[in-house]
Amino acid sequence: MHLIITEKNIAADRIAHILAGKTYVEVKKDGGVSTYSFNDTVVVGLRGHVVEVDFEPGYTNWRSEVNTPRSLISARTIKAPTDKKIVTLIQKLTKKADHVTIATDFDTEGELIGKETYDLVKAVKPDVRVDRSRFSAITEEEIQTAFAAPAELDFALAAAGEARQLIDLIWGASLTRFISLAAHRGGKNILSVGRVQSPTLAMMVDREKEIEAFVPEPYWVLTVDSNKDGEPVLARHTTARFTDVAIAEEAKEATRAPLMVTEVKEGSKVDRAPTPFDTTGFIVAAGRLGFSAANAMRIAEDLYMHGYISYPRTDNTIYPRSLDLNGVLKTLQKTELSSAVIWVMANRRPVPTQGKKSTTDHPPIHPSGAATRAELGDERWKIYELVVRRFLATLSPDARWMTMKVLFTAGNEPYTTTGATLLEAGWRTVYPYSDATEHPLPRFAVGDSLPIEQVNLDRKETQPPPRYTQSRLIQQMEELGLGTKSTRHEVIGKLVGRKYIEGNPLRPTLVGRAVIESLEDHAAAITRPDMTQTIDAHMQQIKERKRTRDDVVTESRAMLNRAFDELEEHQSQIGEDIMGRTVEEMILGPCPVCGSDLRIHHIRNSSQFIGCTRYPDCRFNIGLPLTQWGWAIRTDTVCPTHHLNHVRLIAKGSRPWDIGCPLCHHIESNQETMVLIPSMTEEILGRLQQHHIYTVHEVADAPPEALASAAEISSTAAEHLKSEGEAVLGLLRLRSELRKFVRKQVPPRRGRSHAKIMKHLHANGINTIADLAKADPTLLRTAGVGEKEVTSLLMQAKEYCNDKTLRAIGVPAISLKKYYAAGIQSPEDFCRYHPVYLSVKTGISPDTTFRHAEMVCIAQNRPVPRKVTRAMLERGRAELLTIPGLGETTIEKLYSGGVIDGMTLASADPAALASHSGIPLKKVQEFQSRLPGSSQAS
DNA sequence: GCAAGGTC
Repeated sequence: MHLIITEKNIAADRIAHILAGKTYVEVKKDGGVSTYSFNDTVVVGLRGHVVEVDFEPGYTNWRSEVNTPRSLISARTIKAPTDKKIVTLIQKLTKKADHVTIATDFDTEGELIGKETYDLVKAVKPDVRVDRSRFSAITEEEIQTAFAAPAELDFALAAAGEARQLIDLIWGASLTRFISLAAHRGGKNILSVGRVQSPTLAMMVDREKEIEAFVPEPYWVLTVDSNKDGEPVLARHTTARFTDVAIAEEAKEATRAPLMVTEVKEGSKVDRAPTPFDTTGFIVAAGRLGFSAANAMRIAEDLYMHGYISYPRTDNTIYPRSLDLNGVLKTLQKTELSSAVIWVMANRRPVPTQGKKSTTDHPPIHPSGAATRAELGDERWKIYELVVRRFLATLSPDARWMTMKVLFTAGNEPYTTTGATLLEAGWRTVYPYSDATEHPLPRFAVGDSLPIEQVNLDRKETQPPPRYTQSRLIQQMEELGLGTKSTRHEVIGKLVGRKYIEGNPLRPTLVGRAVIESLEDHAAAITRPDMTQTIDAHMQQIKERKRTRDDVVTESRAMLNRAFDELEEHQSQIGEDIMGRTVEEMILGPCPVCGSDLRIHHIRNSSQFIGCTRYPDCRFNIGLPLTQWGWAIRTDTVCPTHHLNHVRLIAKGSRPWDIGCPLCHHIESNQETMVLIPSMTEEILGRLQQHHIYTVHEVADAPPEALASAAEISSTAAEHLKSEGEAVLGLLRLRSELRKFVRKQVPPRRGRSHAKIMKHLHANGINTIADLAKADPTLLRTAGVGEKEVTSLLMQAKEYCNDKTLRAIGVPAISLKKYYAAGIQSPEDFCRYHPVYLSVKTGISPDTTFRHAEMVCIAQNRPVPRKVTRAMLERGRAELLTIPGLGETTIEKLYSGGVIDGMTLASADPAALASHSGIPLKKVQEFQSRLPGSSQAS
C-alpha cells in the first residue's frame, strides 16, 4: 500500500482526487480523521505540527529550587505528540504500507513537519521506503509532476527548523519564567518573553517614546484664493513651509495682484496596477476596509476552507506558471462581478503584475471558486470581492494620469498649483479601493492674469509619528523578518492578552514598557529583531551543511547563559521596577475621603475593586463587577468633578464597557437603593454624599454620631436612619440572592435584560426566593421570563424554599436526597404521610423517618404522628396480610394513610383513608369488614 | 503556567 501524508486535510482531499483521476476516491473517517483511498493508495492529512518540543518531565514547577529558570537552558528536550489521534492513525496505516510519501508544504516548516512525520513512520516500521514530493500549488499539473518524480527529504533543512524550535523554546520559557517570578506574577498574569513578541512590543514602546519626546514645531503655510473665469483656484507659495513667521509675513506683504501665469507644465504619469496578494498585502488591504488583522484572516481561512479562494497564508507575490489564470477568469464570470471580469478579458495586460517575492510555498492569494453575496453574507462577501477584484486588477492594464503644474508670480512671490486627471482608468476600473481623487485644473496659458481674492497665512504644527495600526505593525514585522505569514496577526492578540498593549491604534501599557526596559537593560538580545535575523542566517548555514543544528543551539545556549548572569544579578531591581509600574497604571486619582490615591485592585483574577492606598487607615472603596465581565483598567479621560481617571472594563471578544468616572458611577448606582430607606430625603441624601456616605452599607455601618453630624439630624433620627439602613441592607441581601437564583435558572441572553426583570419583580413586591415561589405566573411573564421558563422557575423556587426549610428544621442532607428521590419534596409531605410510609418509600429506617417527621411537624405546628416500633410494624403487617385480597402493594398504600395494623385500619375513617391512600372507598370498606373481630365479619 | 510554528 502507498501512504501519502500531507500537511493538512484539504490538501489530502485535493491531492487524492487529482492522483485518482477518474477512479472513485473512498472517503472514510478513522478515529475522527479523514482518509482518502483509491486503488492501493491512502492519502491522509496532518494538522500542521502533530508533535511539539518540550522539556523532559520534571520541569513543571516554576518555583523549584533545583530546576530554576536558568536550568531550562541546559534541560533535555523531548518531542511529544500534540494530536494523538493523527499520530496513532499514521502509525497504524504505516504498518500496512510499503511506501510512504511525505507531501507537506514546500517551505522550511513543511520540511520540519515532514521530518517529524518521518520519525513517526520509522518508529513503527524502520525499513519502510519513505520519499518526499514537493509542489508549490495544488494544481493538476504540479501534483502530477511532483508525484511522478519523488525526491528525498531534506534533513539539513529540517534540522534548520529544529534549531529554531529549540532556541525559541529555551529562550522563551526560561526568560518568561525568570521575569514572571521576579515580578511575582503567576497564573493568568505571567509576563511572557519571546523572540518574536518581545521585539514587536519593543517597536511599539520605541514609537510611544518618540511620540512622548516629540516637540511640535510651528510652521506657516501661505496660499492665495483666486479663480480662472469663475472656477476657484488655490495657489500655494513655492516655499511649502515657512519656519520663520517673520519671513512668511514678508512674503505675504509682498504678494500683490495679479496672479500671473509664468509657466504651464503638462505631463503624464503611469499608475502601475497592484501586485498579487500575499498575506501581508491582503491584511493591509482588508485593514483599509475596516477589518482587524485577525478577523480578516479568520474570514479568509473560512473562504479557503469552502473553496472560494486559494490558501491565504503565503509569502508569494508572483503567480506560478502552473496557475490557470484563464480558468479562474472563466469561473469568476459566473459571479455578480461578471461585468468586471468581462472588462478584464477584453483589456487584459500581456503579463500579470508581479511583486518582489517568489516563494515555493503557495501561490499568491487568488479566487478559486464562484460565490454569490447571498451565500456568503455581507462580511465574507466583502473579503471575497476584495480578493476577486485584486486578482482582476493584477491582470488589468496600468492606469494613466495627466498631470499639470502651473507656476505663478504675484508681486515677486512665486506660487504654484498642481492638478491631475485620469486619462485611462485601467485597473482602477475594477479595483475601486485605493484612492484616486482627480484634481482637474482649468486651462491656463502663460501670461494669464488672475485676480487675488484673499491671501492666507496659516499657522500649523509638525505632528508626532503616528501609533501603529494593526496592519502597519504587521507590515513592519514583515520588513524586519519577525514572525511568519501565519503567525504575525496572532502576535498582536498575544500581546493584548498579556496586557502589554491595548487600544486602537495600538499603544503599550506601562507593564509592557517596564518589561521591555528591563529586558533592554539586562538581556537586550531578545528585544531586537537581529536575533531573528541571526537565527535565519544560522538556519541558512545548517541548510547548506556548513554548521550543525547542535552547534548552533550550543552557541545560543551560551549566549543565554551570559544573559542570565546579568539578569540574576539584578533580579530584585527588575522585579521592583515592574511591580512599581504596575501599581502606577492602576492609580486613578484622589480619594474623596482622605485625598491620597485611589487605585484599582485585582484579586486573583476573579474580583476587582477600587480602594484607597491608605487602607486600612482610610477604608473608602468602590465595588466593581467581577472580572468575568471585563478586566478593569484606567483610561486617559479624567472626571472634571472628582479628578479621577475613567475606568473601562475590557473582556476578550466583547466590546469594552466604559464605566466612566468610577465615583460618579458609584454615586448614581447607589442612589436607587439609598432612597429605599424610608426616612431618607433628598436633602439628607445630598448631605450624606457630601460627607462621602454613598451606600446603604455605609449608612448601616456608620456610627450614629457621625451620621447625625453628616446629615445634620438629631441623634435619635440618626439611630432611626441607621436601623432602617440595616433593614434595607437585609432586603438588598435577599434581593441579591434572588437575582443570583433567577440568573442561574433563566440564563442571560441577547435582548433579555436581567436588570429589567429584577426591576419588575421588585416593583411587584417580589424580593426573595420565597416570594418568587408564591408568585403569580402571569407576573413573571410580563417581567420578560419566557413561557417555558416560568413553570420551571416557579418549581425550582419552590424546591429551593422547601429544601431550605427542611434543612433549617434539621433533616440531614443525605436523608433529604433519599426523600427527594422518592418524590417526598415539601414539609407538607412529611406531615401528610405516615413515617412508616416514608420509611418504605425511602429505605430509611422507620425510627429515623419518625424522628424526621416529628421535627417537621413540630416546626410546622402540626400534630405529631404516633411512634411505631419495628416490632409493632411486623406484627401489624402479619395481621393485615391475613385479610383476604390484601397484598404487599396495598400495605404500602395503607401506610401512606397511617394504617399499620388491624386496629388502625378499624378505627380509620374510610373516606379519608381512601382519598389519602388511593385505594377505592369500596375496597377500604371491604377490608374493614373483613377484619378479624369486626362486627360485620361473617 | 512558558515560545513559535503549523492547522481547525
